[in-house]
Amino acid sequence: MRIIVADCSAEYSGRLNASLPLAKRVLLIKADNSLLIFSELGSYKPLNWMAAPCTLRDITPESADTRSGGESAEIPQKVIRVSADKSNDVLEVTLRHIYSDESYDLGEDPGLIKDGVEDHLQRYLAEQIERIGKGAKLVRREYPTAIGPVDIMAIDANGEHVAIEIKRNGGIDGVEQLTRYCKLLNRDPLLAPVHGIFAAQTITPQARVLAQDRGFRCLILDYEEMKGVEDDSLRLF
Amino acid sequence: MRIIVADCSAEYSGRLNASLPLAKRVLLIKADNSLLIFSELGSYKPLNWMAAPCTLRDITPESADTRSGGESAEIPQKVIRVSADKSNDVLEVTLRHIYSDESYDLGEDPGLIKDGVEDHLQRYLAEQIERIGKGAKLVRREYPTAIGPVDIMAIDANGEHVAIEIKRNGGIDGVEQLTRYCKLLNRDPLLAPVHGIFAAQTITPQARVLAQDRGFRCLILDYEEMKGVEDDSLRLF
DNA sequence: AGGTGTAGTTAGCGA
DNA sequence: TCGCTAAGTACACCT
Repeated sequence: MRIIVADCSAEYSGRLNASLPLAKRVLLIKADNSLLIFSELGSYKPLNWMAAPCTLRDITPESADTRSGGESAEIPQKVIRVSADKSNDVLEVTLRHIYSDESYDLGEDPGLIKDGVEDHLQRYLAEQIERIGKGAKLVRREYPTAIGPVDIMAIDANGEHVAIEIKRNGGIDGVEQLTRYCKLLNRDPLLAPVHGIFAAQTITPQARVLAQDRGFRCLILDYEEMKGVEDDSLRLF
Repeated sequence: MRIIVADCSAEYSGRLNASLPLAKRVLLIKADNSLLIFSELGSYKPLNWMAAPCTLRDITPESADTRSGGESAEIPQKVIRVSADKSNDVLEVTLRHIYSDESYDLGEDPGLIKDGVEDHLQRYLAEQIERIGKGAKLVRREYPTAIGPVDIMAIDANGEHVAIEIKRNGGIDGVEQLTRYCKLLNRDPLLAPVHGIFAAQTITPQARVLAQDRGFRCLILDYEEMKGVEDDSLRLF
């Protein structure tokens, strides 16, 4: 990892064109030659970047100021061109004054260990399936269909099938997804009628209207509460 | 901007729980206290982070090794806790050996100047609306509806309305979007019948089948060609 | 390798 | 602010 702090400008050309005026910024160059340009602005997304795989070249012109103390604002001290290997994306960075330029060998990284969310919601609801109604029985999680797995398939107290689509934040697209599943499932005479339930921690008003218009029930999932029930059941052992 | 290179481990707790085992990494702490942790892995997304607004505290325990040459692998040299101000998200970073810790005042950043993409496709198609058929007339771009703006509304040679959904890469979601718009628009007797056109630089086979099944026409947009027509028309002046 | 769905998405625009 | 939509999205998963 190479870390450079410098006054720089940059030009990106590829799926769009973007330019970055001269300012003091931080550049990270990773071991795979990918390059990130950060300022104090924004969240984790860099102002500009080049993703690997890419090739990095120093294309500093001969007229550049290469004296050790070179601090001219007009003559670039260094020009770096990073080209994507599999497309014609190019990022060109012109460095003026360089405040710091250091390299570190970070070595391999063991990577992030995640403890998922939608997956947990699904697991909890499967274990607490009566949240969709008394007498409900779980058929299975990730119930397979030709167009992808339904999050949860269950049978209600009347013995009729219920397809459940689970989202953290329920939006219109989730309702569309549930619609596709129910439409397909209802073509199977062994399953029909298949009811739909749209379950999420939050549901946008638009999605709620759409869901009800499609004849689906909406169910708000309280993650903490479901987790609490889980913890309680563990406490019994 | 504070730049730290150190052996560190981290724990994130919030919408999910994620842990980062001990390894040598780069930490960026921005002026707004937001913190990013990078390794050589991945694209521009940090392994772990905390977004602003947040509060950063040094919670190094008293037993910590604060000797200048402290390099113990077991006793933390420093522990940083960053808490989100508007949620209960917490990121705790434990630093063992610190290789470098420097701060720079980057000052204000003028920000990125973009030259858009879908926006351009939309502008070009609006100006070259006969690409959807001879005699077509533009009604307007970003035609407003209750469920969001239709990219382009036009009238064909027969005087009938045409709603156009534009994508760079046309997938199933784009077809669903167009479906929602057409369904809504066709309820308006002043507009009906409203035809749909799914226009994109590339269209996935699945999306093409779905679009045709819904009665929509697919139109492949050649960005370079459309841009060329534009340049030609400019050349006349 | 391409398609699909999720993301601790982030970013931008309009009501 | 909320809500929707795009993103040079990134990333995981599955066919």
